[in-house]
Amino acid sequence: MSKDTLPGLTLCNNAALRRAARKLGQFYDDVMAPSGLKATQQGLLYQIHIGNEPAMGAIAASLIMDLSALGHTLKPLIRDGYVETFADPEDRRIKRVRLTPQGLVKLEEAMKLWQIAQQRFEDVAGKEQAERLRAALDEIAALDFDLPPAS
Amino acid sequence: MSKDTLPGLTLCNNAALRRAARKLGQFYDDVMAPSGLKATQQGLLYQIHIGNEPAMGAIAASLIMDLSALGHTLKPLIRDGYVETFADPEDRRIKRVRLTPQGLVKLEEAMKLWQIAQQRFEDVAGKEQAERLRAALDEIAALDFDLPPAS
DNA sequence: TTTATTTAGTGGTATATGCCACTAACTGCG
DNA sequence: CGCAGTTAGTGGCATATACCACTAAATAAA
Repeated sequence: MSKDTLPGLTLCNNAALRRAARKLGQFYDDVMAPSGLKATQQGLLYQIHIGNEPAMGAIAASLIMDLSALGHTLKPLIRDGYVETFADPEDRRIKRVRLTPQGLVKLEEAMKLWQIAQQRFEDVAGKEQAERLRAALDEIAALDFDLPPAS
Repeated sequence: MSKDTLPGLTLCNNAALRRAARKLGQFYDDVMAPSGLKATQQGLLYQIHIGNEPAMGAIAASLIMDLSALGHTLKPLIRDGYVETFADPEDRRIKRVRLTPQGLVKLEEAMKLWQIAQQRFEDVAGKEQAERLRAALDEIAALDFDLPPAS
């Protein structure tokens, strides 16, 4: 028998968020599997695609992701030839990122699968519900938790 | 082709969820840092605590987490002496998990920090909002994406 | 009872992510 | 100009999480 829902799970905002993320991630990954990309990778390729040869820092900021984490995540995509980087000639500290032609093809392939996952999710969860959820999640992403500095 | 005209990550339910999860995770982890535990670890200890010496499979199911992932996540906690496992005498396939006395102390310490994070989140995001959010996330966790089998 | 099947975990491998220490490169200022 | 401070990334290390192949144990089937 299952232990079903025990009191603690539903109480922590963070735990609830992670739990839902695992669930949804498994679903999206599953649908996207035929492309050979994880949902996170597809999302990253897409982010690079819609940016204008974005700098790594810019991508990381968009995704609210640690810069070094982005670097690590990018590696398999570079290795597989979907993405390439180049130093910004104006400021050689900055490394810009772009899709390779191959990467673009792969992204297009993955987007078709993404649409299937997205569609199915919205069929099951409700389009309105999904929209509200995304809005709420974006709000969280935009929150500022900093304590007012004592200075 | 500016990123203003193209749909951002706001459109993908999964991407929005992950993004929010990174944000919130960073915040909770930050607050919990003094305990030496990550928010995920605190959540796991708590889950074990409220269970009745739960089996690994039961924990994994509760958390919607892969069983092997749970096994890996558990390792540092076992290594640090917060958790111990033992075979179920009725069914030796089953491995049950419980907190050590040390683990209980650590959990109590972590819970105090958790409350601070939780409180601050609800101050910033709104208590009502947080409650609705958790409800929505729990709904997602409960969804069934399986295609109707042709049975 | 023997064999086939299902169930519970383990270990390996790979991606996802974060923090920290460190380097290179730009910026400001004297 | 030359040095202190800031900014952008890198690499190492650790946890989070998933899938797969495999073993052991319990169960159903023959």
